[in-house]
Amino acid sequence: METGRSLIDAVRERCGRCSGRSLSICNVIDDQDLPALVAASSRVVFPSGRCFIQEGAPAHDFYVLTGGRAKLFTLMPDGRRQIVGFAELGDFLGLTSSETYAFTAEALGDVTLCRFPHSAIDRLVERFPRLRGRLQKEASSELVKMQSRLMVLGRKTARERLASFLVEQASPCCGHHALHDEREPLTLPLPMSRTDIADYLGLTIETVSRTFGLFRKEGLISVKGASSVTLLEPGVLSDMANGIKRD
Amino acid sequence: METGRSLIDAVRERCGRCSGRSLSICNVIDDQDLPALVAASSRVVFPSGRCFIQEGAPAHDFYVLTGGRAKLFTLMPDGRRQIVGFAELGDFLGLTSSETYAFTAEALGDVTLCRFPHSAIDRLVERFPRLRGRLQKEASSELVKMQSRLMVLGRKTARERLASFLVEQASPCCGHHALHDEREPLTLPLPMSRTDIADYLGLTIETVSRTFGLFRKEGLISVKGASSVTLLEPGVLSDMANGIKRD
DNA sequence: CGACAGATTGACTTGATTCAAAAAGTGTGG
DNA sequence: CCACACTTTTTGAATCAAGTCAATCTGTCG
Repeated sequence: METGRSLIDAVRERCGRCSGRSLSICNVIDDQDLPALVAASSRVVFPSGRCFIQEGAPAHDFYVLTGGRAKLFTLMPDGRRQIVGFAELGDFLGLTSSETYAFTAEALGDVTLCRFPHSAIDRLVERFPRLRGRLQKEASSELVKMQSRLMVLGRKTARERLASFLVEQASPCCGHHALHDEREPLTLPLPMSRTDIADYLGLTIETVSRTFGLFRKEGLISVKGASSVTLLEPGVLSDMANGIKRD
Repeated sequence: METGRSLIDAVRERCGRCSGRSLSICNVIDDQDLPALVAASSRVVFPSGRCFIQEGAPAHDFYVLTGGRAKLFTLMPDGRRQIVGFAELGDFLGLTSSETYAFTAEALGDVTLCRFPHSAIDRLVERFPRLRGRLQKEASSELVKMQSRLMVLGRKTARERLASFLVEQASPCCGHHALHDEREPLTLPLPMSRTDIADYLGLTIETVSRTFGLFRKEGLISVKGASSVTLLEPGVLSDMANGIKRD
């Protein structure tokens, strides 16, 4: 009982924060349906650094992230790494149509997840028909995000990439129209390392670090330690991210 | 009548060629259901260069591509372009969950499509329940492709990018395990321009052209005009694409 | 307080871009 | 069928943004 309840609560809390997005299970499962959901899932916790999904491994389960964050990446044989996304509260992971996982998922700090066997999906969907629409919507919104990531990696400069990253982190739940106020400073936690940011943006750590330095000098951000940034000029950063010149 | 029939035929023909993939409408709609499908769709033809989906425009319709190919891209305000994919026979286009299209689609050569109003999806899916699974599978296989594109754009060298592109073009329907024979030369049509290839791979035309030149000198490919390539060493190219060194 | 991993900064190198020019296609009309 | 005009592609030389290598610096944690 505790298991399912906490999932719902966690996700509901998140939905409260982010009214612009509502892609989570809480929206498609009524309270009286909880026991069925609980029966199908088990709650799992992983410590920081643990890989709980392995690229290429048989895809037995899928997960809903209910606490913490995770990085998702693929590797090349020589160790080059591309982070394909960061997962956060409410995200679905491992819902592949193929037999194996397409990426590795590693806990960024401790994470809690609800695990469902793939075989349970059909039953779940049958029981909660609205879940299907949700899954479709999740997939198609992920596709849109992927397209903007392709633009980041294929065509943007280092500054634009980092600006895109910061803006994206500033509005994790609600897409692009999210920056609260163009002029209001906004402080973000950055649970990922510089190496992670570099592997997400297709840059090196050094370039990421230097670009942070430039932004700081230019008064666009201020940095506390390495894992907290304040956006002092969100509007400027947003324009930079989108390749819009301000004169 | 002709409309629906030709869609099915076109798609069926393709499925014959590519047994590894079966993501098209023909697999989920029985022949006796045809009239209902025909009633919901209209056939449209666009000449080369015509943009039939506009990024940012209200998403009224979705399409199934039944002839020719199309390039899908997004633009930055200063004109930088990222091609996010090439669509071919049987692909679904414009199935967004948001109110607007996320990319522009332009005909590469003449293109024929079946157009469905978005409002018809629910009815179609209700009528052909298996279609829903297909759509989900399509979306999730597209997501996997996107992830490998992120690796291409974020971490691969120019040579590896072009090799990835050629290998991908060589096996458009069946993913990675498709190269017929590692040692058997394979001739491909390349309906897209060098500029398109560059914008797909996050490179400039010059770099693409130079890299084609290198591959030619090294005996990996031979080129007829600008729109036909023969892969002389598919295995070597495939390894290069995946960052595997041969000694 | 050390010690160590992670982050920053600096100097130099390089792969890819940019700018420029030549070559090869492609299509049109006589 | 060829000549002309135009576009696309290829090739060359110079430049530059980001990468590499190397040396500090900083923060964290036992």
